[in-house]
Amino acid sequence: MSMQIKRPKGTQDILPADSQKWKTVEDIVRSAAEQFGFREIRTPVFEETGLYVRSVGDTSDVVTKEMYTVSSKGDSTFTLRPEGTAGVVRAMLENGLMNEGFPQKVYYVISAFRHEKPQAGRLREFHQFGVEMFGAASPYADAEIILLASSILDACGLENVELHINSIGCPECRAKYREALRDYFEPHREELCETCRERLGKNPMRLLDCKSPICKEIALNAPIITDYLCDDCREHFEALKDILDDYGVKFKVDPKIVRGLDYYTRTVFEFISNDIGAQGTVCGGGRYDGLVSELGGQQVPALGFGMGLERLIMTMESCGCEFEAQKTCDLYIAPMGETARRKAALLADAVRREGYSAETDLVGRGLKPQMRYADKIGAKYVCVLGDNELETGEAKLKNMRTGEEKPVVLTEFIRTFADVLLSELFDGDFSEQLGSLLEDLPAADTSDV
RNA sequence: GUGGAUAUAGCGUAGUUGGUUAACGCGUCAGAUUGUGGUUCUGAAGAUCGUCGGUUCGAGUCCGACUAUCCACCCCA
Repeated sequence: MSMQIKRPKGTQDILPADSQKWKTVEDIVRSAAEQFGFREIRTPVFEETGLYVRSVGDTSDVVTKEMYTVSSKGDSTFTLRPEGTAGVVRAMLENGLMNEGFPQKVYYVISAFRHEKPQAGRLREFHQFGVEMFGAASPYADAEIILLASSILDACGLENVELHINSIGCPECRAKYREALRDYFEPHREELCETCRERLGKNPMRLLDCKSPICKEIALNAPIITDYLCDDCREHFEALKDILDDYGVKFKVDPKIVRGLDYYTRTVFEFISNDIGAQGTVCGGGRYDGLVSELGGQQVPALGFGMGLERLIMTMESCGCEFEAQKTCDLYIAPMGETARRKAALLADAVRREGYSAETDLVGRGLKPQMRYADKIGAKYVCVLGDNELETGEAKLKNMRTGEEKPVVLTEFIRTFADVLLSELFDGDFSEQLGSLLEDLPAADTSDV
């Protein structure tokens, strides 16, 4: 036997036992995005390398050491997308969507790729839900994006996820702030760790979230970006905070949030979980008013976020959140003998055409193992099909939950099966359940308005 | 790129100071007299103990190297 091929480092197989979790969160994010008026966009998994160099930034770690880049037969080099925003902006521009009226609101559910050393919550192929909004400069747009993220986390059942927000200003205020930081840290140069000494020249904002105790200590009294915002940026930030208060969205202003992707301006935010290890950022995003023009479009205000799906699922697991139940089989047909098997296959097909799920034997098992199998797959009903049934034209439908059996005439099988399924749904305490369900519905609360 | 930990059936584990056929649970498959599942009982299949090398009469166990995985730094979703 030859050597087994194993999956590439940092990738994951999502097996049937877990795929339901993914379906759950994908359903949640999609329907939330659509409630907010976002529509799905799908772009290629790979793009010309230059797109990411220009958008993410040619000094960022993502671009300098984490991209999967291949050179094609021609002259271009292509890169597996390391994040979602750049491709979306490119597609919006290329297809003229920026001319179709603002705001433009799109969402996506994608794989992204970064060559990193894997650890908890960090993979080489990871999955992301993201949204982007174009053409809205108002702080209401920032608030709405954050509200969308927040309501998704709520819908997932998460409670211990903290929202941290910050404003990193426009290029002008940021330049002033960088100067202030250099002035502050320069006298401490000798005490700083090695990497921070380098950062001091290139990107002093990175010093703020250094984990080294000494640097942390020094950074404690460092100037804060929000003190250096220009009037416009400060007003924007203040307005955003007010609107979030109106929404009842709790947040912490966290001056240490400095996003690593170069394109952010003004608002940046992260939703952070403490339950899933060191990589706790479940969702991160912000405003990037300069990116569209950087990629060759008009000056268009824009903003968005990315949500890490594996991190989201991990957080849900650690909080004991519920996932959608797997749909189970409506009917299992247990044939005995070759003739019955052929009939069973046709019967299962007919049942499926009516919209129910049906299975029958495919591996030639005896009756008892088939019953076991039917139980294992959670079949709601079983119909045994043997010589007797074929002769008399009559079979029994067994309810696997109650063990109760009801006769079916084979020529009227589908009609009877549908009747039985429906009657189970509607008899007993069903009407009671419906009543209490209606009572539980909260009356819409519009008292604030 | 830098650290630390781990590696025994499909999964989860046990394996005493090195000593014969590597154990258990879950799962899988099959049986417990007539054509009916869940519980129970019985049985079966399934592991060259991550790989290579070393020490030894003898290595799952000790040593070394390599590889993989996990965790952390860094960075980010």
